[in-house]
Amino acid sequence: MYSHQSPSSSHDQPDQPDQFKLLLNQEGLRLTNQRQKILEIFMDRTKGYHLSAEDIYQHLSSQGERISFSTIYRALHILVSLGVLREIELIEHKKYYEFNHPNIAPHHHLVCIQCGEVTEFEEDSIIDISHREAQNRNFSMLSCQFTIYGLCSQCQASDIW
Amino acid sequence: MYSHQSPSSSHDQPDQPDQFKLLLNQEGLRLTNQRQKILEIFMDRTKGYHLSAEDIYQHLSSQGERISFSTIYRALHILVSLGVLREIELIEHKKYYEFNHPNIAPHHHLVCIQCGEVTEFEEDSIIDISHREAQNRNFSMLSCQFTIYGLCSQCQASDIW
DNA sequence: ATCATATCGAAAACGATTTTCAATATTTTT
DNA sequence: AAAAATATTGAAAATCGTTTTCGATATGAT
Ligand SMILES: [Mn+2]
Ligand SMILES: [Mn+2]
Ligand SMILES: [Zn+2]
Ligand SMILES: [Zn+2]
Repeated sequence: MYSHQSPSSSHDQPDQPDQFKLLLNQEGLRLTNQRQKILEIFMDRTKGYHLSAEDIYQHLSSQGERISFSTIYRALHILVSLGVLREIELIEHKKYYEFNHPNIAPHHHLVCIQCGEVTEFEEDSIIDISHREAQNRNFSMLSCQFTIYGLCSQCQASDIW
Repeated sequence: MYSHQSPSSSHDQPDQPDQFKLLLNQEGLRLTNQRQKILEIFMDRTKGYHLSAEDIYQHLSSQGERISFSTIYRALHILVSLGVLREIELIEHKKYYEFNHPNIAPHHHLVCIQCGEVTEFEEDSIIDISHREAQNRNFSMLSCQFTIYGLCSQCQASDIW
């Protein structure tokens, strides 16, 4: 469904918007203004940014951009299906999205259930375990999520029972 | 079912319903008819059973029991907070519950996104990793979830694209 | 230009869950 | 055994994040 490999150039970076346009067009989709704006938000951030539909709406609204939730949700789905974004459910019943940086190893998350702080960690053995368990039962793995819930050090301190 | 007489004896195992009653009473809560019925469903099954609120409703309704969703959800919350049940989000935006058998090692899940089949696996290293990552950032872990999504062997076969 | 197709926003619909509230059940106190 | 205090219930309404519907608009191709 997606290959984030730079196609040809001995150049540093191909024009990213053009790349996205290509990706979308390959599926008969269009790189609209709104989709571009959403992409920019994700690309503005470095690894470790996790945004909800609401976050994106606020972001764009505060910049004077008018966009509807329907459009945001639609764009997010498309970008996930193209492999541009990764979808994670950090808080129950709420989805977050992060840029699926091509050269970055898959990672997992710790979430503070008090303040919502999210930190990440890489751990190859988790992938290994997943593959092993999947193979053991002839199960074709599509994705896996490992999330640790608890209290960050700050929230532990401020939690006076 | 369990209509033992109050055991004055010095027996090994205390009566389970009595145990639940005790647990609830300790928090000023009551072991009502409805809560008892819900508990029975979970205890009827062996390890590996994952039920949603809807499942419980159907179960009880089919037995002629009348119960409301409000009551089911309330009971589930209480039982989770008492540690009697474990809550897991197998399908996005939908919670499942399983009996938190005291002597059973924590386990994790593979979910078929096609047919919903759930299988379990135990893997101690996952807990170890969690503890290590949590400690590394002075994070107090409360729980963790590791879920592998994909297609079971049956659904792979029937998926002809 | 003309036509086909993709996309948009607003509003309604959705599904799982939570809350509200008056009626009922259980426990504790008299 | 009342009476008083407290916990629990079901029905209905509310919530929340998300999805769908649908007529209007934008974009791309011929
Ligand atoms: Mn991340
Ligand atoms: Mn399980
Ligand atoms: Zn925190
Ligand atoms: Zn399956």
